[in-house]
Order: sequence, then structure tokens, then C-alpha cells
Amino acid sequence: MLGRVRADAARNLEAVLTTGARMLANDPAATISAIAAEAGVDRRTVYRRFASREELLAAIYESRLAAIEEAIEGARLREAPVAVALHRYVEGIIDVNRKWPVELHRMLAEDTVRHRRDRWVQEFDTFLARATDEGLLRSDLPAGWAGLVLPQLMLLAAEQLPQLSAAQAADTVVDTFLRGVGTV
Amino acid sequence: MLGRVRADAARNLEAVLTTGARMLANDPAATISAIAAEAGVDRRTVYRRFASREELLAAIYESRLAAIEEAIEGARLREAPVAVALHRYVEGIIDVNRKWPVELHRMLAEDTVRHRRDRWVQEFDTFLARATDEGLLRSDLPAGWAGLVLPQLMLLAAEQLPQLSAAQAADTVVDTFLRGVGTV
DNA sequence: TCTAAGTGCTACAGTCGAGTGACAGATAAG
DNA sequence: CTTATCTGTCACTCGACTGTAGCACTTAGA
Repeated sequence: MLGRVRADAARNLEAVLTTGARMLANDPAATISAIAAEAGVDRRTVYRRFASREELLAAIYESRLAAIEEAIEGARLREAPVAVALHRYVEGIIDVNRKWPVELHRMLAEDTVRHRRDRWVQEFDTFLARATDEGLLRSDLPAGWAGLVLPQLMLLAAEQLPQLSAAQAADTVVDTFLRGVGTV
Repeated sequence: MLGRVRADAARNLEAVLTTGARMLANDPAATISAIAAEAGVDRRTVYRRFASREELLAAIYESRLAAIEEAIEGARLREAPVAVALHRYVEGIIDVNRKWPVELHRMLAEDTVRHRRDRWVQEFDTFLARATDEGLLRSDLPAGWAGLVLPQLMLLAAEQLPQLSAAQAADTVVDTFLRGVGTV
């Protein structure tokens, strides 16, 4: 086959993406050289896959977005019982936050990203409305507060509780969330 | 007097600092030129006050640190009733987050900053221990979880609830916090 | 009104990172 | 083993930002 990608090339690509995500997450100004070095690859190799720094960023964002969408599908927000769906969702997103960390302010500055994100933000808001209808969440808080708190908790758990598995961290997050803004 | 600072100079200095904080908060790579332009002064004027970009950063950090220390003092964490001190503290920090926003990862990379911060982190941990002793906070959560959640909530309220006054935002944060990780 | 403090502008040197080109060498896969 | 694919290295160009200098001008404040 001529179109086949070589295995080592695939590994390198993966390394550049994950390393890039990690480094850019706590320093958005990280150099291509630095990322390449950390990934164990030459600077030039990065440029062979990505025409520019922007393209690398886009690819990293794409990876994160895809992972999030997968997590959302897996949570079955429309069908599964609210409590179950919530826990599956939280666990999934914590995993994503760990594998594809990203400086969110920066990422959301991209229009294409924000548009794509809006879709599932809306889906999740619908889910929260269902949770409120079923009496699981309070309705006497500032509009959207619950939807703001949860992502922050998931981010916190992903970054600051590294000793916990995603499932354990999700336990803590869901507990804090449901007590904090819920009726538990 | 010869040592006296002119009033307009003081205004410009203030503008550079606050504008710098705001711009660097959502783009750590913001240019000195950009900051100067936004603050309504010439690039050269910034360099007259601060020998280098680093010095400007240091001055901004200094402003934030001082504001935080003032807020902590005002909260009287050791003496005042726990509930009162907590609310005063949260309100104060929300104010600081609004006036002196900053990219925290970046700021905490500075050693001098982290050392200085450690002092009042410890003081606040003592306060949380007191709250736990008095039965206001649960003790069955991952170590330090409460101390991690609160700052995130304060940041969130400061940035995402701009329509609320600091006091109102503090109401929400304290409520969510005490229910989430407390025994309320 | 007078003066010293403060500012804007133009111009310059130095540095660093982005991105490109060519070629020889390494390696996966048949 | 052989070949197409992938990679490292040297050697550039280009643009942007930092930091500095001198001069003419404005403004606060006594």
C-alpha cells in the first residue's frame, strides 16, 4: 500500500499532540522547538505534520473536542437516569481534562471552537434542566451558576487530585456538586 | 517639594498597572506596546517606570498580593466568628480578582510569589481547620479539597457573574461552598 | 507665569521564534 | 534485502518584540 502511515510516524504524531497539549496548557507561549524536544522529535518534524503553529493548535483542539464529544455520547444524557448520566459525564470529562489539558481562555477565543462547543453546551443545559425538573438541582441560584460550577470542579479534580482515579475523582466532584447546588 | 510625584503621572502609572493586569490575564504574551496603547500612553512611558517587562509583571503581582493581604487582614480569620470571617474573606478576594486579575499558573511560577503566598495559605488552612472543628465543614473528603474548591469558586464568581456586586457574588459562593463541602 | 517633571515621537540595535529548503541517514514493512 | 517513507541537521529569511537614545513638546503646580 502506498497510502499507509508508518507506525513510528504515528507514534511521533501522537507524542507531539499530547506533549504539545500538556506544555501549551501551562505555557501558551511554549516554543515549537521546546515542544518538539520534549516529545523527543526534531523541530523540523513538527513542521512536516503541521504547516504552522496554528495548525498544531487546531489539531490539539480537535483532539480535545472529539474526546469531549465521545464522553458526552457515552454519558447518554437524554436517556439514562440523571444521577447515572451525571456521574458518567463527570468521569469522562475528567479523563479528557487529563489527557488533553488546554488553556481554555485561549481555546475559546477561536470562533470555530466556540461554535462547535455551543452545541453540546446547549445539550448539557437541557440535561441540567431535566435534573432541575426532577428536583435534583435547586432553582434559586443565579442563572447558569450550576453550569459554571461543574466544569470548574471537573478541571480542579483532574489537575489537583492526581492520586485519585477518574472514577474516584468523579465521586468527589459529583458529591460536592450535588450538595453545593443540589437538593441532596 | 522636589520629590513629589505629579498627579497625572500617578494616574498613568495606575492605568498601566490595572490595564496591564487585565490584558495579561487573558493573554500572557500581551505586548508592552499593546498594554501601553490600551492604557492611553506611549510605549516609552512604560519603560520609564519599569526597566523591563519583568519589572512590570512584578509590580502587578505586588499589587495583587498586597490587595489579597489586605483582604485577609480585614477578614480577621482568627478572631471573628467563622461564618462572618468566611463571608468577609470571600467578598474581599472577589474584589481582588476583579481589580487585579492575573494568570495564576504564570504568577505562581515565580518563586518569590509562591513563598509569600505560602504564608497566608497556611493561615487560611488554619482557618479551615477551625471551621472543621466547629462542625461547619465535613472531614470525610480528600485532604485539601475544600481549600482547592473555594478559590475556584471565588474566581468563577468574579469573572462569570459580573452583574452581581461583590457582596452578592460572595453570598452565592459561600452558599455553594458550605453546602458543597460543609455540613449545612 | 515660570519651571521642572513628565510625555510623545522617530529611529535604532539586538534577540528570538516562525517557517523553509536540501540532503544524507535511519527505519518500518513487504 | 530493498524500497518508500520518515527523520535529523545545517543554514538560511523574515517579522515581531524588547530595550535604548535624543529632542521637542505639554502640563501640573508653586
